[in-house]
Amino acid sequence: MKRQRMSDQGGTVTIHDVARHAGVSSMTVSRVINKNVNVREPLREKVMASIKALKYTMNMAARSTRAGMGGVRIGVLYSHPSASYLNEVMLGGLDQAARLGAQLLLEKCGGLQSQKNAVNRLVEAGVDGVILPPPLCDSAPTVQMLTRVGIPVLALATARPLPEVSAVRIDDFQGALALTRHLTKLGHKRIGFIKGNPTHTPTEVRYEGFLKGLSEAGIALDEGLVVQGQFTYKSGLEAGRELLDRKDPPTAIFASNDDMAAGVMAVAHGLKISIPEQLSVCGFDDTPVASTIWPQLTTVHQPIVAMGRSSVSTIFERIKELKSGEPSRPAHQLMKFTLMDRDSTGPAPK
Amino acid sequence: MKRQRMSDQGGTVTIHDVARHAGVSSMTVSRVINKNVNVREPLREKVMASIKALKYTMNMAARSTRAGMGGVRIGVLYSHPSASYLNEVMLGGLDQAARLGAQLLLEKCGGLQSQKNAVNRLVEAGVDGVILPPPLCDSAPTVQMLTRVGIPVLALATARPLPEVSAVRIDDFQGALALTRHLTKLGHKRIGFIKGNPTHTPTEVRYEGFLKGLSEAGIALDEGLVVQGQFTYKSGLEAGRELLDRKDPPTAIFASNDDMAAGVMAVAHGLKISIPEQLSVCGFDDTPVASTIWPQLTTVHQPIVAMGRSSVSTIFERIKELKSGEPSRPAHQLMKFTLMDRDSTGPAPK
DNA sequence: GGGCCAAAAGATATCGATATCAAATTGGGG
DNA sequence: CCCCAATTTGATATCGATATCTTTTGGCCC
Repeated sequence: MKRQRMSDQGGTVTIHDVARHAGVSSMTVSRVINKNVNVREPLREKVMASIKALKYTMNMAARSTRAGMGGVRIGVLYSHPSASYLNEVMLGGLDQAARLGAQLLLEKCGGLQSQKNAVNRLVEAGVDGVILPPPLCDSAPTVQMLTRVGIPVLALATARPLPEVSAVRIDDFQGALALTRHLTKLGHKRIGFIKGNPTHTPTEVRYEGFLKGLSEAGIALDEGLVVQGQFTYKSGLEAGRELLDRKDPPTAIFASNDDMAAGVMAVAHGLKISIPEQLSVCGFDDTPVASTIWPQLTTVHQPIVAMGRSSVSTIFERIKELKSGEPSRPAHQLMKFTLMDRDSTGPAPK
Repeated sequence: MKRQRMSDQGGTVTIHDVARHAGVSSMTVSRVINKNVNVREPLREKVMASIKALKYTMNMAARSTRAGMGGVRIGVLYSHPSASYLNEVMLGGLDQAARLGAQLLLEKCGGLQSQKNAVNRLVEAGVDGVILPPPLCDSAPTVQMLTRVGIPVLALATARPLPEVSAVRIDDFQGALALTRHLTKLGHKRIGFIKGNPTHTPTEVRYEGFLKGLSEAGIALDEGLVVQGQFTYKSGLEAGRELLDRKDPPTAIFASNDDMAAGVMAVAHGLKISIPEQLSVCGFDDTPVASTIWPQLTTVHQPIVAMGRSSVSTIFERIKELKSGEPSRPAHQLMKFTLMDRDSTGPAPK
């Protein structure tokens, strides 16, 4: 019934209602909300109190109609990311775009010619900036095509950011290092490693993190335990079979992403190798599959949703600066990863 | 440089630009766009031509500021759906919400008491409607709590829609039937079936579709080939082991969802049973895992993103009607499913 | 304490689309 | 051929938030 009353009033509390309640002008309220500096403390407090009292929430649509920023269009150009990865990126991205009143255009492409076409379509559509999720974030031709026509680009989750291109990412090296330390602390000495697709930048960087972890623990690298994968489930299956069919199989396997780790675990289940008692497995990314499979996967959590959100707001800021002629430099943002210690890793067997 | 020119102009084509170009008032353009009836053919054509010529696209944010519809808030209340399922729902939902200028509030809950709290939080936040993805779509207490305070509810992907609650769904019965026919046409006679969580409505309905498919093909049900699952990967693992450890294992297994099918495939890989040569496996839902695993899974595609989108617009319409005092009835929408014939099914072995 | 400048607060115009009401046009019956 | 009703079109106000300009306030120096 409380609700009923609200609905009778029209339901929505506006900035003007807050202003009236606080006895100030609506501009002052707007300034408080946007953390503009020119508001004195007593007024700011009164306004904050009124916002709380009236349970005011901003109408984002209205904000975005305001001059200048209306109709910002941001393209998201992707080629072959894992489906769930892109989902999460878009989840955060769309949410943030809605907040900012920007429009997101999703465009798919395949090979190089197809990339050219896709870029043209985006330019035709009048995008003001483009986000490149992996693996396109590392495609030099695509980045060049876009920057040449003056469109700012943001590389999402690249492991080797270029200084002249904005980027949002985690520290793949530190992530892999943390995971390796986790394994060595559990007593593992024979650790298998499955590399990812060699054309993606995180592949190499994660491997470097792994090597660093080994050397920290004083373990010599056994090259026979390093297998090339492709970041796909199938390649995980094959790599897992190769590692587990050895006479001296590893006691732990570090797969460069979750999909491959899931493949390894499928093989292990088949060989009736119990996880984590006989074999520890870990992945990377914390995509949904990591918590779907059983036992749940120890992995490095990339805050993908937050990274999608951050990508949109970062490139949005850049666009705003460029449009208003302010000086603007590419922005680089490093997000925090989290080591998800779940059930697929355990102490090394004797 | 084409782009540069646009940016100099301000970049965005508005309804007024179109009006000037067509030599009419902006209201007329608005009416054409919204398919209102009161526009004569010659004018409509002129306007359409101008829209095309100027590549006009509507600014959705501006539309939603207009009186009345401002600040529609739609809650999404979920408990334990698979992560990727919820992602996709939100993907479509957020996109549509942005288009309509509505706000989406995501709220999580667990048990019954927690559901009460979550409902209260949503009411407190002033939501105008609530979407319930599975499994909450079938929770009578939650639905009642909400309807009692006059908040319209939409059940997403329930298999047994209530006449008094709006719903967006696919026909689970027909989907399961189509999949079963696919298997019988391939010559399979011994088909294992893994049921889902018994508290979810699709569980039973999919099973009924399976039974219908069997009887159509003149195959008698072997109850020993029907195993209880829980819609989880782990339960698929266990059910798969049970079915494949039999003396007379089935030549095909129909898992009630993709996660369980993935579990079955992991077991099969372990037993070195090749798919699809020795065993056909199929799932249901076409979540990302279906195209992640190898071989890719034959399954029934639920257009989850579209369903999320549709849920938002359906409940938005309902809210609009209720707010403006128009007569309003719950809306039921049936989406088309697609049989995805991929690589995990093949002809029955001799 | 007066004058001056910067900071703070307010008033007003504006964004793009649409509701609403007024004006213009059409059509048809007398 | 005229007049009224129904339809089509246009003018204007409005939504919520903010840019911009204007007014007010407060502090500081002499």
